[in-house]
Amino acid sequence: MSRLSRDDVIEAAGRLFAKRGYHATSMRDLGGELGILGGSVYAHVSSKEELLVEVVQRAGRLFGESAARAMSSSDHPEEQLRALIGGHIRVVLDHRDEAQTFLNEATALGERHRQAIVEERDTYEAHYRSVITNGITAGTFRSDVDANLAATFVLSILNAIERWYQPDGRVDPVSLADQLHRFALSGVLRSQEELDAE
Amino acid sequence: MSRLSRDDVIEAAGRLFAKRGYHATSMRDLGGELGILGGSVYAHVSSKEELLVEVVQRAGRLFGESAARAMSSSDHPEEQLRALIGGHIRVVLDHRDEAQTFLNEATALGERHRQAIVEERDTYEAHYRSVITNGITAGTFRSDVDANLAATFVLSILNAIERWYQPDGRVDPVSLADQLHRFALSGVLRSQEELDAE
DNA sequence: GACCGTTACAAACGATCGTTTGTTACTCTT
DNA sequence: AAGAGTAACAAACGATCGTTTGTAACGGTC
Repeated sequence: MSRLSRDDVIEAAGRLFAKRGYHATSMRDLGGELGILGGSVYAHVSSKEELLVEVVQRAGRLFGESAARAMSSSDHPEEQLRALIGGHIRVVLDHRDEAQTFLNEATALGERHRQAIVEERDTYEAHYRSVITNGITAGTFRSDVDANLAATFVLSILNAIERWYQPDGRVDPVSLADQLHRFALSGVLRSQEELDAE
Repeated sequence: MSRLSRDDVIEAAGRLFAKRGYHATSMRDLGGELGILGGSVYAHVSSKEELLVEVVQRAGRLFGESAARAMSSSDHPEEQLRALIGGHIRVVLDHRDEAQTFLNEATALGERHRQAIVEERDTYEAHYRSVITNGITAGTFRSDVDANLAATFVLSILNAIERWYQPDGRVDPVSLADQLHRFALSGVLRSQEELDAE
């Protein structure tokens, strides 16, 4: 058995937090997952909450970077939205445990850290809102939809993916992104007859 | 102070389970919420898990009854979908604590009861799938959408409402149902130009 | 090869958990 | 008025929690 690194510990913690939840995971559970005793985990981290903070921060950074890339990939709202959706799906599926912990266990954080995560999430969601707002201003998107509400709907679908998606299932990531993008777009896009009427 | 009924206890449990989560709620917390000691709760229920089972079952029954009413309210897929969405929103907003516990804390149930809830949820979601499938067969809905995926998208939006909706906020329940119904419909409905082309 | 920091174990700490026990006080029934 | 049943308290049970302590084995560095 080779010795463990701090990253090994955090990764295993993410796995257990995602599967059973933060409160349902004990330090002895985590030790068992790593093949060591519960108390030995403290050679790598200084508290259980530090593990949660680390896992959640990693996911937060991934989402933030993904959104930044998507926004600068184009200046057309329609393309930006496609990139946002594709990036989000990639993050969720490539870093499932962290994403799942980020989405479901952030409430277990202390007030101090939870506040930071909420702000991070707000910034992330603001990208979706601004893209849709810009699309409406530009005339590409329908003006009779509430931009904030539409953004919330899209994010709701994205955030729920980890709850049902099976990597070995019937739907592959690419066609998921494709169908979701079309579903979302048809909710905000102006129809052809509307455009013809101008 | 009047004495407490079993229903009072279950209602308070739902409140705490929804706000803090099952594992983060102790029997002493629950007692505190009710103005009694933790041990005194056992005059009303026989275990902590029984409380969770009760809360989750109540929400499950509400969702089930709502779906049944919606399905028998019409035999047009488009109207049935509207009724399903409206009913779901009403259940979530009128019984928020139970719904929230149902959606987020079912994983804390023992294998035995969790299985039952999963089946109940599957039956509920099957209504959405069949409505959309029927709509495609009838020609009202687009045939290029994956019915199962579309149903999942709609349910994702519905299940996320409890995470962001503020009763005293900017959006009232009726216009939420309306906008959501229009958003979902435009995702599955055939466009006018498609219909014209026939 | 002596030294030092790291990683792990074994054992225990106090706190809190779900739950049980024994007892008191209240309310309803007869 | 007597009795039964319920709802609450006060206190404790064993189990488990996050964490700490002391110590032994290990790896890399001068």
